[in-house]
Amino acid sequence: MKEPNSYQTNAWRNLMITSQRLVTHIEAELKKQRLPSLSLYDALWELEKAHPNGLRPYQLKARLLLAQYATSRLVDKLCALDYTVKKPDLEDGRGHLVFITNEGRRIRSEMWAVYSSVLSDIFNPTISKEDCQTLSDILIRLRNDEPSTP
Amino acid sequence: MKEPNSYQTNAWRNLMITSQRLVTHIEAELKKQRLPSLSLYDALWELEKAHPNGLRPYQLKARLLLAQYATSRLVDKLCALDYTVKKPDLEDGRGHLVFITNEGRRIRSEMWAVYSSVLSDIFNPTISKEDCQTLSDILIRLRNDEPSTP
DNA sequence: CCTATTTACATGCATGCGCATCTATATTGT
DNA sequence: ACAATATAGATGCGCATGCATGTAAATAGG
Repeated sequence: MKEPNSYQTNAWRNLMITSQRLVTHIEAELKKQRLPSLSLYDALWELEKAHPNGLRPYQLKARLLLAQYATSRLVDKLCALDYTVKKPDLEDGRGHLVFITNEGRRIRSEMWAVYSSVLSDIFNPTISKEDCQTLSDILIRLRNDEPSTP
Repeated sequence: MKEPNSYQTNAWRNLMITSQRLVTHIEAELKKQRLPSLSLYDALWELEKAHPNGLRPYQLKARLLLAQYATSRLVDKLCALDYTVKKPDLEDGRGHLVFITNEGRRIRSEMWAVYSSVLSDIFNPTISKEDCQTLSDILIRLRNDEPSTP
């Protein structure tokens, strides 16, 4: 049986602990400022980048790596908060296009103020530019799917 | 306003994407084998390490970095599955001690077979021992709480 | 065309998690 | 010894998430 070595299990533990802690930290900070959660942020950001064309829910799903039902409910919530609007897609009667509103843009930038400031605090003191690149490099290799035995 | 640079935001994005993808992958594999989730695993592992002394729920909470209510419910579930048993703590009438059962040990080792094999697959081909150490080092610095302005 | 299949999106239901709160015991201060 | 407080743990309720399935429109195959 394949057993990971202790360097690997350590790295894995550290990955789990750090990612979880940092997410919790950021979510807590957003909540403290009465702002929506990170998942809302990500959606708003994609929709802002897609402006003024809007996005079909299935496109949003692909960009955010979400489940279909999760996307559907996320869009519901965004619309309920008036951060987005749905308009029918005239070229495909099954779907609609989702657009970010001014209010959505406003709240996203408010969230970014908090988000970016926390990120700065986390990274700046101890993590160099080179560290960031090294980290990105290893993380990308780590997720580039394990090879299937050919 | 403090703005993270693009190396930092990239590293952050990669951290989020990789950790989420890998967790999803492992959870899916466990589910495929009809095994419990990672959070159950972590608890069983702590309880196995603590054997034969057992753990108070508040100790488990500290080791797993869980919320109190989450710990309470996790122990409930473990006991319902007969992977653990609760016994009153004779030295503290408020609490009890939780012990892993033989069945709990059995299922944990079954889970480890899956878990470890997936970890091996993820790490082995491309990530060297040095990569693991580098990764751990950066991740640990990343979570060692940002300094408060003194 | 007309049927079969696929794609887009929504939703009922069960489960899980967070928040606030409750009970019970232990500890501390006077 | 007792009142005040702190700690351990459980739980009701509301929100979020996952799974399975439903509906409707588009596409493909005969």
